[in-house]
Amino acid sequence: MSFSASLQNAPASLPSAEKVQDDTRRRLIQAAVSVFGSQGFEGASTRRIAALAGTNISSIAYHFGGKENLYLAAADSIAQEIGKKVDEVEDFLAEGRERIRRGTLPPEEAVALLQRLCGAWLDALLVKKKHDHEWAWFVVREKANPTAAFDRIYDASFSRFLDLLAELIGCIRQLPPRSPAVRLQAVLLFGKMLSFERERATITRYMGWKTLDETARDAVLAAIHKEVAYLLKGGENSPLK
Amino acid sequence: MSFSASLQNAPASLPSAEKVQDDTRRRLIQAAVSVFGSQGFEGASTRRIAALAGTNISSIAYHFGGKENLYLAAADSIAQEIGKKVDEVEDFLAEGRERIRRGTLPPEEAVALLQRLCGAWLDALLVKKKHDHEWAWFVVREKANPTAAFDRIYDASFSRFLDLLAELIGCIRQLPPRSPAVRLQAVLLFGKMLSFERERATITRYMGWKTLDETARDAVLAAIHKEVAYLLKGGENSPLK
DNA sequence: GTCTATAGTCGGATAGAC
DNA sequence: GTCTATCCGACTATAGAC
Repeated sequence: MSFSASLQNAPASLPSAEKVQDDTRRRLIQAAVSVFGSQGFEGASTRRIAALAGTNISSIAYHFGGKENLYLAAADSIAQEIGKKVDEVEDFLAEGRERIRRGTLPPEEAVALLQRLCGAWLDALLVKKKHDHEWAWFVVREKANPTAAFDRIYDASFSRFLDLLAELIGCIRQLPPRSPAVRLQAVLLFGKMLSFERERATITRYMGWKTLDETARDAVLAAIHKEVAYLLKGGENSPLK
Repeated sequence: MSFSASLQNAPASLPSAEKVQDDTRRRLIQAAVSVFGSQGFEGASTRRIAALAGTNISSIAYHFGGKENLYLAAADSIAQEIGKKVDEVEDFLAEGRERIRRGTLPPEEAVALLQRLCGAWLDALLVKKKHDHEWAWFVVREKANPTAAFDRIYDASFSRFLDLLAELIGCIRQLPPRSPAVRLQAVLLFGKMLSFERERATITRYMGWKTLDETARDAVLAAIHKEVAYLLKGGENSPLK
């Protein structure tokens, strides 16, 4: 099978043996994201991951060469997942960005776009699909103690999303999107949205909430909408000159 | 030594044997905060902690009864440390809070107080004393996966600080400090300040900064000042009705 | 490819000397 | 109180059967 170098987008007509292999590999990565995320790298045992994936410990060595490479594979999987979300919002913003480059997008419309962008991102943070958003804790751990895995995730997703935020903020404030003032505002806005899930323990206790549900999401989004709208009026005294 | 129940504020005239004991205990806690913070509970080994404290592994069992209790003792130590900082700002705000209760503090002055409060907190996050702020990573881990240790820290520090924020915000917006709208704004403002250090990895990469220094602190504080000042004007359409 | 069995490492806890 | 020595369990990785 020397021609099977590219495993991505494998056609459905492959022999079932390869499908099973790919499936084991996929389940291992999925289990790894979950267990590494909740237990941390050292806390997670390959036994537990293999058990959760419904396979054997030694298949980790076979597919990935060891615990460490499995960890990096999990990071790449997360980067890809968040990256897909960024792809979506990039598509959604394509027309607006084109108009920004031509200088024909009025700041008021950029405000509306930015508000919708923030709403989409909050939804992505909140959404509970099949495998929940277990990767979030994986990312939180990487932010506390960044390893090579963080750079992979940052490059594939965060940096791109921040650039989108900066582009819109730059349009709103009529400043170059790469200026420090705009970049700082982008990264602080990003941080505020993320605090929605990162401060979960604090928020739920202080608000007396059992979970972070749609009510919580709506309340946070309303606060962010107000903040974004204020960008229009607050541009004159920028945090960085 | 049956009267030695209260170990706090032990006079300097105690026999040197007890001083040595207390010192080992203290060094163990300090080392535990550092190692647990950077490695996590499972990742941290008692051997490493003991080595960093300059003592033997078995002294952990002697002083704390095991790894788990050492972890809780480290959490209490952190709670106490942050709690001291909250004590300070409570003192600083004492007069203002009294006037709030009497209804004689004008919102404009509350804005100035809140801005100073945020500045003090950012400084506390940034300050690099002897043992740096290693406890920050300990807290970040606890927020991602809260254990009993988080509740101890939350009760002794965060909840008190949030109440201070809410009291000032309530005065500014002329709303009761315990109303959901005010509490949410307090917790979001808190989250924004914390993102200053939690998003360190993202911020430094995106801003091209090597470290988070005074320049970074000033830039972030300027942004927060603006946000706080905006509370005065933005009170009419609250995020929670 | 997937499994069992096992080698080799390292962790936490404890007994006992001093 | 602090140290050395040691036990025992859990872990990763690997060799080899099928």
